[in-house]
Amino acid sequence: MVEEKDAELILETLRPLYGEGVYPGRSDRMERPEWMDGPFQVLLATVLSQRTRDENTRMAADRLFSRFPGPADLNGADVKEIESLIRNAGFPVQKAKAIKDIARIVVEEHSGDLPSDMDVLLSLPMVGRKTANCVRAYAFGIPAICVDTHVHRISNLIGLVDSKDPDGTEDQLMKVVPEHYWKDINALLVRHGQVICQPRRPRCAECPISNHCDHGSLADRK
DNA sequence: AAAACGGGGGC
DNA sequence: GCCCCAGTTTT
Repeated sequence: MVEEKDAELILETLRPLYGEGVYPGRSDRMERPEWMDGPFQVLLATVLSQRTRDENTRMAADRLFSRFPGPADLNGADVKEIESLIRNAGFPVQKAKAIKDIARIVVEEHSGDLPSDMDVLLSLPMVGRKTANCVRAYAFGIPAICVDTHVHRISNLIGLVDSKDPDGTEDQLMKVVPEHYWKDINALLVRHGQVICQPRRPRCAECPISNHCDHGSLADRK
């Protein structure tokens, strides 16, 4: 197991490459949209981002919030119209239904304001640990680590953690990574996973942290 | 543990 | 055409 200093060194090596503020639906190469102004909108954009490339997430969220800006608007919306607005995102049927249900719950049970409680977030449709932690970290400023497939794979590859499941990876990361980095680690490792440490073909020759890594030998590990 | 959901992009 | 993708839910 690595020491805290190693985790800090790795993250500071990646930061200048990928920058900060790379969140679901909000690539650092794009302007921050006006609609991205609250926890509710961050939650829906994060749901839209599931198994969907960032550009498509952004387009879907842009259309959705232009037509239905808030929870009350979506609560009264036609599911089929929501579905057509987000059609270029993955799982549009499933997500359209979930979005309308989330809007109804927020309006009817939480006075139109999305709570930050983990239990409440996890009870919403299509909201698992990754999505809930994104909302807590990005929208509420609560220290949390979002573990998706990139974070899980790369954290194990470079020996930050040793876990077969994302929950274990999250627990171990919280122990080995200083809290100051929790909000950034997801964006940095996701970006690294997209650009350099790709699941199928890792560009180890171009990787600035290959000295911390088993190189390609564990590249297919899940 | 594995399948299903699903349109879009890369090759 | 085929494979993969900023996961979650259901079998």
